[in-house]
Amino acid sequence: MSELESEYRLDYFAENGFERQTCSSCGARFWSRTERETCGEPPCEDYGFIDDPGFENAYSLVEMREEFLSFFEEHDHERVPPAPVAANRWRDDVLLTQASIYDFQPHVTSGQSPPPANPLVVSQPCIRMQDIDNVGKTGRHTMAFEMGGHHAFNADEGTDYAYEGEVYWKDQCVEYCEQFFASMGVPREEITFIEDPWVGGGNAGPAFEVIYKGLELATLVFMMLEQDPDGEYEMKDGNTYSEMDRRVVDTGYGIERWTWMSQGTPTVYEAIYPESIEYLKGEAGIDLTEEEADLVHRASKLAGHMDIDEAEDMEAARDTIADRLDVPVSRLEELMEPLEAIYAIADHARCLAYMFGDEIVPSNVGTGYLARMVLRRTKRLVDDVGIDVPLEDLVDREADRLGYENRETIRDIVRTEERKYQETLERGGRKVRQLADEHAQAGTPIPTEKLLELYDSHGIQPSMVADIAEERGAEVNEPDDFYSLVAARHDSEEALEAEHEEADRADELPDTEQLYYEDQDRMEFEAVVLDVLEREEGYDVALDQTMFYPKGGGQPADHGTLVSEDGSVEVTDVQMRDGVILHRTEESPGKGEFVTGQIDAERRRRLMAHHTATHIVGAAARRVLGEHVRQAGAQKGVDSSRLDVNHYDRVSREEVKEIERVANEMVTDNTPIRQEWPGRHEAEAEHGFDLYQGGIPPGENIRLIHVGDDVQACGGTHVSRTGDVGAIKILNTEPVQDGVERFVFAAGEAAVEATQRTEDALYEAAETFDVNPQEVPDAAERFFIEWKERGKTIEDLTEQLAAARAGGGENAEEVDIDGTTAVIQRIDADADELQATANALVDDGKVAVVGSGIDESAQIVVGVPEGVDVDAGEVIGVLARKVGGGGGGPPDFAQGGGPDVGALDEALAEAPDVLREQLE
RNA sequence: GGGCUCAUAGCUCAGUGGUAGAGUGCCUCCUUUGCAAGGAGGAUGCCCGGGGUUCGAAUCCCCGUGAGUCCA
Repeated sequence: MSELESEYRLDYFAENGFERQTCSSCGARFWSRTERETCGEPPCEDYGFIDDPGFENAYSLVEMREEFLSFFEEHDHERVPPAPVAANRWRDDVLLTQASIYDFQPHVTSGQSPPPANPLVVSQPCIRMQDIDNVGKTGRHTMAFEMGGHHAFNADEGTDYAYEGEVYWKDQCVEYCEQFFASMGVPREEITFIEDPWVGGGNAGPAFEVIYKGLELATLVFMMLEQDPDGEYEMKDGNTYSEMDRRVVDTGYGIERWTWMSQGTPTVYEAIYPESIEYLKGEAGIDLTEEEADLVHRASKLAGHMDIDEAEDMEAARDTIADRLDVPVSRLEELMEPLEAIYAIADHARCLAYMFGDEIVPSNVGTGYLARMVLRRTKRLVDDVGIDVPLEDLVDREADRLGYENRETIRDIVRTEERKYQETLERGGRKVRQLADEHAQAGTPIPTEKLLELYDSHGIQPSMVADIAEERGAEVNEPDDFYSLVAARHDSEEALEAEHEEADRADELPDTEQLYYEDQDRMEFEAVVLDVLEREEGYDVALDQTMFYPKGGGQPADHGTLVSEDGSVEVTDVQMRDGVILHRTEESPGKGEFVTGQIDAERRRRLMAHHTATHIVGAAARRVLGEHVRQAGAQKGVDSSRLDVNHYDRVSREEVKEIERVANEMVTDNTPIRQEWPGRHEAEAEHGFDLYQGGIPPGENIRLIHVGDDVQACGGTHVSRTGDVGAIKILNTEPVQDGVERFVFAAGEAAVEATQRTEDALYEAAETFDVNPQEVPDAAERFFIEWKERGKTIEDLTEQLAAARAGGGENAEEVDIDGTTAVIQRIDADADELQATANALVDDGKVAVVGSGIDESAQIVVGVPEGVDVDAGEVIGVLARKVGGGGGGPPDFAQGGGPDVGALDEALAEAPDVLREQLE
């Protein structure tokens, strides 16, 4: 096993008098120009820059970013624009951008694609959700931040990567870093480089944490190893790694920390959000006396000197701090808590501006869910400190500051989300108040189970339950491990079906030549059958070339026939497998045969029209609903297709009509549809990551489809002009999940057919109503109202009829039961009528036993007036058994029945006896 | 993508298999006319849709639809 140690012995260090040293406190290895006792990082050493800035000049965040970028620009790096914070736009393994190197993963770091420049420098907005609890409290964590990175991509000579040669490596990187520190006026002797091997995502390498005055200001990572079971390096994750033939310089400079260092404020927030904090303090009505301000300042400074990595550390530290300042902890908390909230609000507002500025749409899934969480948390903080400003204003301030152009949409999204949350809170509040009242009355505490349900199913925080419970005088038991109990509710074992592909002869075959991109209107071709694989159902035929489009990108496979001299076989499915296209047939065309392939042209035309229409509908929706609209999924079909897009609200009927209008306008424009195969990075540079709406294709070159102004990476087949789509009819919109709206539409002939189906339904309804189709809505309404009125009339009449019957109808048998009159009657009517009749008899002071024998079942109702000692429930039980069923009800009114209609009369005849028995 | 909760009068919600309810709002009348006042009476319901179980379903089961929420 080799050690990484030698990798840290840089020539640069040797030439400049650095010594490798060991921290006497934590044992870490580090490099420095002077001899030092410790590594310089807390807890081994305190912050040395609070109230004593470490740079010559103070910088704002914007100035610091510019300082960083221009320094490296002047030192041969090319400045590149940052990527969105929504990293899932260009890679599917993460949700949010957490580092500048994310911009170049996976294709550049893997060597598949060239970087936009080499070397380059970027300041990348990042979001780390894992720090959400620490923000505001620790004084040093932010969820939203900018990572400055200077990157170089190196590869050995003779490799076939998208870049080649040595740009710069460790020595040069450390030198740049030191020079940048020096340009800030930092004495080089005060910097330490701590050895800290880096591992992540299958790669690894040596790395330095760069520490100055106790603060880690940069990390220099040298990615040079890849995971390899036979590798010679064993890293801290327990895996073995071997050297690669390419090397990536990955650095990260926390722009916020550099700004903080330059100002020496007690917390990082005061350095990076001074205006926001002043504004928020004003809105919250926080106005500290000089003495209080001084106390807060000294407390923050003390906290700065302590090793606080988590919010809990801060809570633990508070006692010590209060003690040292000689004030009660409660007083310190009273002063600090509102400030902590304000710091967090400033950070969260920036985080939301990043998210919505980069067009994340709130949702119950993915990045949208994260955005919702942050927004709701912000709302709670704002309410807690009593800031009476709409969230949209707070987020907009940041969006403005960050220079986003879609500010109106951002406002719209935030307003919609805040309203939704408000509604959730109100709904929840009512629920909790009711629950609290019940428990206050019963004198029992609200059980944990209820708390879990309120949170998990209704989104109500336990703290909110506690507040309301206190108001209502109920107790709450909130367990410490509340959130792990929530997690436990969710841990149902999900059987992950690993789809492992079996080794197959098809893997050995050469890639099939794809003819379908060459001329998308051609439907016939010739080919040689390379192999025929027998499957459980039918055969998979591999050809040397094909025009059959395999299933993919939401477009179903082509159908058709393969014709050889011996006959023809039907192609029912086509799949691509590692570049080999397999045609599913019922019979074998014979290996080695020459065949003529014939595509089912009608099917293909319809699919192409729908595929192009999908792009058009997407573009139209984008134009009507906003720039944030992008594809979240799509499925093309022969009769209709669907397109799912991100949007933060339901789509109204008016908007649908407008989208349909715009879409058809694009059809009428009859613009040609272009395809091209540019390099990935060129395509991204020109069109941005919105290219990847239908998924992220592999490979160095990607296929772009231009439909009007809309450009997408797409592997599907398209018509040649928008006019060929014919017509587009949006059939329906439905929400597939929160923040995602589905458009179901039809194109071309299918659109006409769909319209005809709808018309048929209308005509049929019109015929039934015997009116013109235009009059159907009015007629339907009229009939519905009339129908309801008739229902009421029938009810009235039923009661009148019942009253009349009670006066002595036919079939009525009156018997005397111990001084009370009982009426036994068979009326063969529905349940409502039976009940009404029984009621009417009871109102006359008579015991009622009424039966009915329609509809395959016998029904009996027994009513007993007040003061008569007969249990109707018992009576019905006996009588209903006689008709083979059962029954029950309260003592004064019971009903029952059974399937044996024939036995009804017999049962009624026995009723007097049953009643008498009951009396005894 | 998965889990959970919910759907009943215009609104907010009760209703655990047996005659659909309350508060509020609405209408009429009375009292008072000084503010969201008091009193009396009244009208309001495809109990989300479709199947099933049952003598009987708002209620139990299944499938939809819609809303909410938590987790990855």
